[in-house]
Amino acid sequence: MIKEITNTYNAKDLEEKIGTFWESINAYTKTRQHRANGTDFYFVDGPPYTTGHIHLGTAWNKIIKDSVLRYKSMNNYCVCDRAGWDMHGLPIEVKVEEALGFKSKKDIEAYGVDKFIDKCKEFALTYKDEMTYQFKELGIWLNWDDPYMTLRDEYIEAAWWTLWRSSKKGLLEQGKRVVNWCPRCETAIADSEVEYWDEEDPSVYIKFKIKNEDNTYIVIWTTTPWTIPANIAVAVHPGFEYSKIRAWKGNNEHNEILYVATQLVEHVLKQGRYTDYEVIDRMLGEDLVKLSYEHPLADKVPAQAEFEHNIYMADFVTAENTGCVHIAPGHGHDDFLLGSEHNMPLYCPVGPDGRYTSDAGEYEGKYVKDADEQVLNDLEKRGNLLKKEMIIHRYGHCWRCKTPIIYLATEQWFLRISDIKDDMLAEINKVDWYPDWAGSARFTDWVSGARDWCISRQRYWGIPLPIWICSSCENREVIGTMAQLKKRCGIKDQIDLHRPNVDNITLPCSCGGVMRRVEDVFDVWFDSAVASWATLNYPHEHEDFDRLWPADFITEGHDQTRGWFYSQLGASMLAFGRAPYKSVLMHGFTLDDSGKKMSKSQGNVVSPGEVINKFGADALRFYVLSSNAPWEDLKFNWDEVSTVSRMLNIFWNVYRFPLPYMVLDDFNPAVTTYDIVESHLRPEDRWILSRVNSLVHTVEEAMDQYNLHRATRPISEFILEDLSRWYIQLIRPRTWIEGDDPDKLAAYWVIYEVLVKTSKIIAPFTPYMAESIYQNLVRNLDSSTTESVHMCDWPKAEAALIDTKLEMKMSAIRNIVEAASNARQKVKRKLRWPVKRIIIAPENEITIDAVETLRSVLLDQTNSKEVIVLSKGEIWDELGLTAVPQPKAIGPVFKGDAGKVIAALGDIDAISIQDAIHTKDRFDIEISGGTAAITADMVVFKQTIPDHIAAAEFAGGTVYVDALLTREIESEGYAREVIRRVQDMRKELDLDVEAGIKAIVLIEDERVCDLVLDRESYISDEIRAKLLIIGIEIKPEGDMVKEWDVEGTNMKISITKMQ
RNA sequence: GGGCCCAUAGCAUAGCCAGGUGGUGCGCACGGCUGAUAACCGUGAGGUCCGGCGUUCGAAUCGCCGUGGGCCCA
Repeated sequence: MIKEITNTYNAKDLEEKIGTFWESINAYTKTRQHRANGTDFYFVDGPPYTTGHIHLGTAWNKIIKDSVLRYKSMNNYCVCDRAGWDMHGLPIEVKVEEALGFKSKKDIEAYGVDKFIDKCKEFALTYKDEMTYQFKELGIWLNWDDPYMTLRDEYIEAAWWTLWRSSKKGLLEQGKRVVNWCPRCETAIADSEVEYWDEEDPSVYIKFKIKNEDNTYIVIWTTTPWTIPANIAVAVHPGFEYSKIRAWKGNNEHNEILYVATQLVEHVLKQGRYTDYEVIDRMLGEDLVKLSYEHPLADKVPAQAEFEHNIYMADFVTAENTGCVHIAPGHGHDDFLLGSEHNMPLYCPVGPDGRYTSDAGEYEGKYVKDADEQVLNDLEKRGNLLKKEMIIHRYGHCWRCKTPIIYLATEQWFLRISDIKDDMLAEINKVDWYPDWAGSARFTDWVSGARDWCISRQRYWGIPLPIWICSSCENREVIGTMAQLKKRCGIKDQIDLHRPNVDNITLPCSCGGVMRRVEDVFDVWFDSAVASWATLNYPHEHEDFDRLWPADFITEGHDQTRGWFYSQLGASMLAFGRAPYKSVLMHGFTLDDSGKKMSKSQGNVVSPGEVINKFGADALRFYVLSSNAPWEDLKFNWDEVSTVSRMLNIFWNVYRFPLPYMVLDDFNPAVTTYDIVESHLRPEDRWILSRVNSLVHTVEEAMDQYNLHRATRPISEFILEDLSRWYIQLIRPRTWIEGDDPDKLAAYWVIYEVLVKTSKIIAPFTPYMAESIYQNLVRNLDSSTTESVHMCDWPKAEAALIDTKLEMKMSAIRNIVEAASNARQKVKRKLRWPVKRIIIAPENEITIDAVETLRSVLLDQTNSKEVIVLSKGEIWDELGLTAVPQPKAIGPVFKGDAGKVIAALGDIDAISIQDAIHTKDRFDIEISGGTAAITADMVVFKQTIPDHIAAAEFAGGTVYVDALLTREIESEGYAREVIRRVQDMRKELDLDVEAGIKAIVLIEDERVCDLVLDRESYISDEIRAKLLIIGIEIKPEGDMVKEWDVEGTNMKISITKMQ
């Protein structure tokens, strides 16, 4: 049996109940099993980092995934959807360090790496569980019971295996490179892990003394004085012009000779407060390379006394500051490249902790950022400082601990991505990108600039690099799997692959030496990069991989262009030589309502939990899906969520509305079938059936392109416009009919069909509400039907039921009704009062057709006794015409008589004037003292409308409403006023729909009483009265008595429940 | 500084690809409806379509140059 729903829509309760229901029947697992024979659809979940809490962005991300997968599942795809967790890396290490009060790596070593790793693992697992709960609340169906986790051995194996493959291909390499270095975490960090913000730093101009030229200097500029002790060279642009100038200071007593770029001469002199100068020589940058200079701090840094210091050409030099660039190959990317090219010493006197080493001579032990001042003082004492000031500029910081980063040349491991760049670009073209430009423009652009990937990190909580090096012969070996490792080291038991355990495993080398593991761990980006095969436990298992890989679909935010989209492609190219995904939907970011980034410090963060508490998961889901295109940034707006929630509430009311009647009549679609009702379907029934089937089609087309917004918006339109505002209004009277009326049954059948179909259409997007409705309407009638709406097939758009012409006609009718309602307002006639007739002046055929097909709907909704349709272009003959005199034209012609002419025009029938002007171009009018000839320019004709008629325009013409009152109309109007008030009282007494009553109606005005008495039996029927007394001198009394003012007439009504 | 995307009423959006009177929802004001009723409907006000220049008979739409926002990079 269908159950009547008495409560209003309460998302929280409903979602809790449905959530429990899903758990109890194991709905997720059953749904996946149900599609076991469907077409494989391999989805890879981009693993969120286990931070402990989800935010709106991650919620949106998972909602998109869930909706797509539910939709695919309903379309008979066998969905593979392991949820994933990114659990290694610095963020957790830093959190654990904070919790334990650690300041540096030394604290970790002292505490014990094994215990530290245990803590990290514990944090990651706890956070994972917390986040799983939050995602489940959103109604996200992924495989939560068996998610992939980057900390698991089989996952680690996948990463190892990938490195092993890369090594086989010769794409793994070790070498010194300049990397972003966090001196607190004491590790290299990725470009993407560097956060930039404004910092105050010195901005200094420094003079380097040119060798063998007296009193001559080359001028450089820097914001990092601490790198001067490591300076090896100066770079100039080969194409720029440089000047050698003599510059004076003070009263021209003191002068010196400087080299700077010609266009920056004035700038540099101003910085150094020089008073005058003369140009000695001009030359190109390439002419400067013969010069060499003396390191200004050679006495403080002994190593510098040994190095040569020359000038080199470099294209990266810009015409800023001095046009001469300080080069420290150990402390800059460009510097390093230039240094390698010219075999400069790779001099880096700074240790991993950011302090100078003994190589730095007198600076040893000093933290580099603190050394700036000392270096500048030393330079000043030696007369090498031309200018010193402070500037504010963007500087990079470690994204985890916020320490300013430095650049250091260190020994690292690299994957030679630059070698496979072209293949990557070719693969991008084979992938379907949504939107297209995500791949063709954005991603292509990013990959074009791809650099070698530094995969090593000098940390603890990560996948250990599976590289063993022999301590005697330096032979290197990369291990690809656990089995390989066991075989090589001879251990039979299970091996824990994390640090520090794996560090203790040594391998025998063919030279007889001992191979030890390189201490580094992987860059955490490498973890998720292998997700598409690690999810399938490859290389440990092959079966799923062979069947499913590469992924059919992934979707992530646009920041992942340089993140996961990229790292996955890179790793996959190294391992398999092809892209790991076939289609990618790039989605946007969630911003606050003013378009600003949500951040804790700004205090503008909205959590998914807050939204769910207020409006429920369904509302949040539908909001984020429908609000904008997936790839655009979402400006979160509470009002809009509330609007979505209202829409869901309306749908709930639509669904609730017919239930009491259906329950009362014991309606069952298995008994009352389509065949039975078909001949009783009204045009509006066929219309809503057409609409719902068209909707299926619209949603399908949008979903094919992952246009979630174009899928959801029409659903909302359909619910509000078609169902709630129109169809329900149309069928209301039919649901009140008593007995086995075929017209009523037809309406039941149709609304039932539409509701069930709609519950399936909304299932991917608002899974809770869909399930709730489905359970009641379908499962409660027949427990042998599909157990959950999410196991149902996606509804078919039944072509036979789609009638586009009918949809257009109904749309025309709605326009007319709207216009008529407008016109009613003009004549101040309530809808409750019928009007004599409406007259339609159509402008097109569809309007005429529409009235023909849907006349009853029109009569009903306009509450009119008659509809008259004119032919196209016909002017309604009951309209009047007035000629409005135009003084501007009349005045100059008739001068003094103009007043008389205007007055006379007012007395004449406008139609005869119009006729005359039409036929003879003039109308002769009699005025005292003669005849005046009226020409076309002297009058403007206006249609006039009788007082009891109002007109309103609509898209297909004009509608006139004739509101002339007749006795019949008045009696009906008053009768309906009485009915409405009785119904109101019934409702207030909370009477059952079918409960009988006794009603007494006292009407003080005799004429009105008379009019109401005309309709006694009609009223009696409508209010289900067993006894109805209407009169002027009676005494209403009973369960409820109320006085009313009806259009100025006093009424007193009583009702009493009767068994 | 570079790449990609975005900018339309107080707010959120459609229209832009294929140029021709700018629609819709929320909010606001007024009115209506009433066995979906803590719901619903109608009407109205409200737009320098971010700015400028250009192409065109005609630009929200196409092109160029700016401004502001987002992501990414330097």
